[in-house]
Order: sequence, then C-alpha cells, then structure tokens
Amino acid sequence: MFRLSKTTDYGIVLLARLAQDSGAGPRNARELAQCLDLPVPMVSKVLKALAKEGLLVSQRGSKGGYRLAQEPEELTVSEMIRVLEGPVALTDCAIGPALCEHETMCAVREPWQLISRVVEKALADVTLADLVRGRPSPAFASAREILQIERSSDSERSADMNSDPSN
Amino acid sequence: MFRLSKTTDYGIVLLARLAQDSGAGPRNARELAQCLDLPVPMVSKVLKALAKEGLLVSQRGSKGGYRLAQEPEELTVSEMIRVLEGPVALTDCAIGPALCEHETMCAVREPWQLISRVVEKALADVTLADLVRGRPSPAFASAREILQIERSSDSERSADMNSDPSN
DNA sequence: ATTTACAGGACCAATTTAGTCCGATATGCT
DNA sequence: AGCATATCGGACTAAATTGGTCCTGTAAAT
Repeated sequence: MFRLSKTTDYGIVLLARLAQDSGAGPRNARELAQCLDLPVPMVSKVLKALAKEGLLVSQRGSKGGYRLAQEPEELTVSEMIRVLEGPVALTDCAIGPALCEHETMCAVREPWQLISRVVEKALADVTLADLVRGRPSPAFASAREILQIERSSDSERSADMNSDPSN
Repeated sequence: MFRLSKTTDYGIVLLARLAQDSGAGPRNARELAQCLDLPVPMVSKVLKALAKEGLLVSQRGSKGGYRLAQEPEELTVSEMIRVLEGPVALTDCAIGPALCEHETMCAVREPWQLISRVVEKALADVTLADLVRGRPSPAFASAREILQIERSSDSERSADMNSDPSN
C-alpha cells in the first residue's frame, strides 16, 4: 500500500517525543508507551532498534532509559526512515544495479533511480526539530516553495486530478 | 520495506511498454508478458486492473488487447501509483483527519501531511513520456534542480551521511 | 461456430508485519 | 550483598498482505 510500516511510524513518533522533553534525563519504555498510549512491548522493541542503530543512546539499570544520540536539528526524516526501513527507493532496482534480471530490456530503471533520489531529498529536508515544532523551519523552505509552484501551475493544466469519481 | 508493490512495478513497466509502441493497435496480454519476460496470468491481472481504473482501454475478442487511454505526456507517475496503490501518503494519518485515535497527542501528524504532499509533487512531475524517454523533459527540470541544490549544499553539512559503517 | 482475448472472480502459498514473551545483563539504592 | 528496575537479544505467534494461479463467462472477428 506504499506506507511506512507501523514500526517506523512508532519510531518517529517516539523520537519526536524524546525530542520534545530532552534534557530531563533518559526516559524509559513504560513511561513513553503510557504517554503515547501504545503497547509497552512494542514500544520497547522499537526503542531497542533505534538504540541499536545509533539514533538513541540507552542506559541500563534503575533510572535507565533512552535519550537522543544527537540534536534534533541534526536528524533528518530521511535518516530515520533509512534506519528503520532500509534505503529510500521506490523499487528494488532503484537501489543499485544488477538486482533485476530484466534490466537489459527495462526502459524505466534509470528514471526510477532519479525519482527515488528526488523523494529522498524531500525527506532529507525535514529534521526531527521541524517535526516537533510542526512549523516550517528554514530547511523546510524548499518543500514549501515546491508546493507554491504546484499551486500556481495548477491553473494551467487543470484537468487530470479529478478524473476518478468511482473511487 | 517502503517499496512499491510488484503489481505497481509491473503496471508501470507495462504502461511504459505500451507507450513505446503506441499507434500499432492494441497489444494483448500474452504478447506483453512474453516481451517483458513476466508470467502471463500476472500481466493479465495487472492489465485488467489498469483498464478497470481507466488508464488503459481494452478491446475484447480476437485482435483485441489493451492500449493507453491517454497520451503519455498526460499520465504522471503520481497518478499511476495512486491508481494501483492508493493515495500517496507516508502514513495513514497523512491521508486525512480522524483516522487515528492518537491524534490529539500526536505532534507529528501535520508535518506528515506536508511531507506526503511534497513527495507526491515530486512524483507528479514525471510523466509516462518522461519514463520511456529516460531523459529529463521540461517537467523533469525541477527534480534535476533539486538534486543540483543537494549536490552543492553537501559540501557544507558534510558529516551525517556516512555515520553507519556497521550496516 | 470457432477461436481469440478480456472481465471478474475465487483461491492458494509464501512472505511480511505487528505484537508478545522470556532469560540474561547492567545499574542504582539500601 | 541483595534487590528492584531497565535495557538487550533473542525466539516466537497470529494476522494480514502479497504474488501468483486458475476458472467461468462474455465480447469480437473470421
């Protein structure tokens, strides 16, 4: 269905939560699960994954928990997805060469690589800090610009967005 | 894993194939399957879906087959994905409001909506004609520009792409 | 009438995903 | 030292999705 997995979704929400109240020492899994209303074992699992991949720093034992490994401004959405979900690419053949036996006759491989990189760029423009602010930061500017352009050019080539009333 | 499904992948390749040799009358499923080296029933299934959704026009009976319903320049990647895979959105809550019971406490919903729209815009910039040409058309220009910008700004904030040698 | 080809299903097997659980280890506190 | 609290690193299960096949019906051409 072309959606991020729940794991990734939870992971990013958790990172956002940790970014909101950083500085107050590590937060444990139970606490986070409770305040986000998610099942504890699942939260625990995702946090472990994030720690293993180096996005969080864990502290064991009593008074332990997790904290961000870097400043929210330094962590991009692209990176979070890459860590939890694998490299950003719309098709397998967009990751690299020689992964598909149809390559020789496939006309669309190269465009996919370019498209995937464009998408990744869009995701790399948004940082964790942007997410928790909910407000476009300077880094978000290019995204906004693109949407502005879209808006203005919509009037020119109007007629293909509303072609499917049956759905 | 954040990939397009095989169905969508096949679908776009099939559309590209049909775009390459349009004008020569309808192509049937067997023919297309053979020239793309894919299983016939699968190709048939995808073609049916594309026809049902109005991207292809089908003709039954002997000498029947499928042809594009519109010019390759008019059909965007965004549209193809939307038809085969559903609306482009990274998370469920980016589609519309009131789909997730955590909304009130979720800090990241709004940003997801914006991000999803940016991604969709990137996909809407590429047409089927661009795909079969494999070469950036005017509509592709913005994508290229973005990558240029990325390239040049890479020198400034160099150190976070290569932070994971363990993977 | 026969052949060709799409339409619309049901159907199945394999994979992936979401979620749970458990034993081991590390830390802080008394 | 001993206990309580956490993470760590697995294995494990159930449900959903996906990739793929197959079959019956219908439309068109010769």
